[in-house]
Amino acid sequence: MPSGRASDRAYESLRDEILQWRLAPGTVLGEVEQAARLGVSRTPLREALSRLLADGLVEAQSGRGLVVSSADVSDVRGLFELRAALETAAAALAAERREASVFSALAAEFEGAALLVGRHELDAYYDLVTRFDEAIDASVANPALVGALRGVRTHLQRIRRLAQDDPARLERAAAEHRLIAEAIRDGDAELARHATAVHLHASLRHILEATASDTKESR
Amino acid sequence: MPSGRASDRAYESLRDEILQWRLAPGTVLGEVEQAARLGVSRTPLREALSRLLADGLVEAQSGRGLVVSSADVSDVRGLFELRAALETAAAALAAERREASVFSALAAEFEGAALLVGRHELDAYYDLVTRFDEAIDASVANPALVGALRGVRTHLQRIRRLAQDDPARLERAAAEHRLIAEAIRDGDAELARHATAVHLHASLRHILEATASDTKESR
DNA sequence: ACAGACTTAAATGTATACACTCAAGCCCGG
DNA sequence: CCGGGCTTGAGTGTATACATTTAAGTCTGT
Repeated sequence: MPSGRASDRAYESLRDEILQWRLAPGTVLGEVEQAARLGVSRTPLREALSRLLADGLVEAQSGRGLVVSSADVSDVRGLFELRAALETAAAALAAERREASVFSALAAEFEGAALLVGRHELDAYYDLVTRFDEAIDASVANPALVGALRGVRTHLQRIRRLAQDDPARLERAAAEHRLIAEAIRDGDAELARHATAVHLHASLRHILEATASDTKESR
Repeated sequence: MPSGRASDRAYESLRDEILQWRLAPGTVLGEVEQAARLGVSRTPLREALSRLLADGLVEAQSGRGLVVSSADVSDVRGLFELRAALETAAAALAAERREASVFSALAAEFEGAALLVGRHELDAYYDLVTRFDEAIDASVANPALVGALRGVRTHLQRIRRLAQDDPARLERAAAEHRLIAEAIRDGDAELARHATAVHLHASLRHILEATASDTKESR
């Protein structure tokens, strides 16, 4: 019933488990152990681990042994520095490409996104954000830049667990996204760049505050 | 005589050959063929190919078979868009870190770099650029951003072959580097960002003009 | 009792044998 | 002569056996 290659199944299984925190940071991934658990032999498992290593989801631990890489607040700042560099550039480039119709429609959708959040249709909202990212990727039309963005988004998916879904924040995020979409629609590269910077600044600040209160609660 | 792991040897051999254009873009890399040629078995060779795939130096060709990825002018523009996004951010962050002494020394070295180029000590000049990049990486102190930069620099190394060593251009590049180093030394993030953008713009323009004349000559 | 070296076991690194898929070439039929 | 299906082979995907390295634990000698 699973798809073709054993190495793909192993990769996707491990990747999902890491992103969903079912495999916690620091977990040791022994080859024989994981191969037995996932029902594949060591050869395809090693290929899966290679890909995860390239993704930065696992890292070599002092010469011998692979462990799930860390994903705590200290990593978030650096990740957001990279994210800001890439996404501001991508937004500006998308604006320069002048594909107004797609982003006009997305801007209208973000205008109504507060309703989605209010009605607790969070999946629909996250889907909208995903389509927005895909529209930017398509407009940028730059494999190297889009590839770098994909890597960053992978790690962000794991961090999202740190910032619980906060409806008030999501409503503000929707407004920020709307502004970006409108700037791209209007071909205003500088505004798109700055609106993206503002959005990411607010997003990082929210995550840092949320994790700070988490620490307080768990004392 | 070579270092420990067979997979490392295979990876470094193939990587060097690709970067030096001894393996041309489009070359098919059969597993048994390359394993025999490099004197390793298929298992470590496959790991080497996995890493090259992650680096973007090889790519899957329509389902079956790996080939050396392309590296022509059409790829250069996109690569420089990514490079500009990353290096302007890195330069600005390095300036904010305010480690003046390192960049003060580098600025002085770039001041005398025209002499190196004039005396045809190009290796010494390239070494200086490498140390400059390493100083920025160390100041940025951001594994995610530095990792992305490493990937870009790998591809740039392959493209450098497209732009032949032009002493006049290198002298101007040294002056541009000097300006960046001085801006970082002075903690002027915005100037560091803009000076980097200027340098990359000039560098891209030079490559595009060089390749255009190459095309003309080879008719 | 402590330090150092040796043993041993577990985990990774490597090689090879086997299975399976896909593609190209050939043969047969219309 | 052309088209379709089958055969065959090359090459990748997987499993497993073997080699090697490293780290931990113990034992012995001082």
